[in-house]
Amino acid sequence: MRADARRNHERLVAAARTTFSAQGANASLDDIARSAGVGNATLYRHFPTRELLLEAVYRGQIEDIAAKAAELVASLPPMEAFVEWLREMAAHIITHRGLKALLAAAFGGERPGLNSWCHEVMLGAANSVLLQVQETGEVRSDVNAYQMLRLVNAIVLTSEQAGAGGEEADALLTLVIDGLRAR
Amino acid sequence: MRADARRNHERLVAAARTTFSAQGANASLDDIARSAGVGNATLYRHFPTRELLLEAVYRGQIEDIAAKAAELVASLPPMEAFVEWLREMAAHIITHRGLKALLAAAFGGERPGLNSWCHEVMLGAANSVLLQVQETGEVRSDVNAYQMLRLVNAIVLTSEQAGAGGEEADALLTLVIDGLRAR
DNA sequence: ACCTGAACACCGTTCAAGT
DNA sequence: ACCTGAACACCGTTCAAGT
Repeated sequence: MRADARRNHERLVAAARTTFSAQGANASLDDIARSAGVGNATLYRHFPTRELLLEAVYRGQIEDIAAKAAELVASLPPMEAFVEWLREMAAHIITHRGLKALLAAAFGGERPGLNSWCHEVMLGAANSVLLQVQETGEVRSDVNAYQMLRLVNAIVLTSEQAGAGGEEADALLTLVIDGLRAR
Repeated sequence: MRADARRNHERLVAAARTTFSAQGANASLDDIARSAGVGNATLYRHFPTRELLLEAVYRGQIEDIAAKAAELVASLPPMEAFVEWLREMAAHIITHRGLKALLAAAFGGERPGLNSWCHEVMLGAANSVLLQVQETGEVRSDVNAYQMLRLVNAIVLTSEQAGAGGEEADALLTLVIDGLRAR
């Protein structure tokens, strides 16, 4: 990759990060290109779809969420790690608009699983907290990680506001976690 | 209201119904105006927002869903009516794209409760099936109708496809209903 | 009053021209 | 190779002009 191409790539990701968090995930791509000091067609060359740009911007955050799962599993009893991961994941996603759009593409929407990288990482993390508590019998065994993620994501994705929506989302999450417990 | 205004109103709703079900809820408003044989500005005069047009088109369907609740309550034991209504409501919404968008505006998204008519009718229906089963102790008492609707809608709204998505939505709905049961 | 269609500002995408 | 900016087709919205 040529030096200027590499530089433009980085500039675009940086500009996109700023713009997405300021204006939301539907921000104008022309705006992003302009604030990166780059022609708009260059943006399309590097990121043919909006989703690929979102992934480049939020890749690190997804990795953080996955790392958090490993950390919690290592430091807490299984059921506490399970509950805590779901809560932190949900809260984290809710506070980052672009992240929400990325997960919507991966789990919520049109063709789930299209964004395979994101899909796979999140599924791995979810399994690492879920399988444990199913082993101990604390969580019902007829649920799989994909269903659990879709459920939590459904709640998160449909809560827009930081204020009332966020609190309401937490209440719904509690409800779902309770429903997942074995009886 | 003048005769031609009334006629245009009806034509717009009819054209919108056809176009929404063919192209989805994001169909071009210009297309709808054109296929109604009406100037595009006339559409805006009658329906200042897309949401108001959606409501005009799907008002009858919302009423059907509410009526279904009353019918089930009258003919089935409480818990069966409760479960059946949630299933039928979900299935009904999934099969109508425009209806999904309308409920997204009312419950899912930006400012829930903005569309007050739809919000109120659905809430009334939900309460009519919910309060009964909470009375009998079959469903946990720490849930309200709004939370229940948001939960079911969250699942429905994030399942796009009629195929795999629909089946997956059903599995998630079963999970949620199970979680709502008192223990 | 109500309607009309053109005009406007905006978007994502593509493409010929540059280096 | 890679970038550029103009051109294109499209959208929602508005507005002066008609009846």
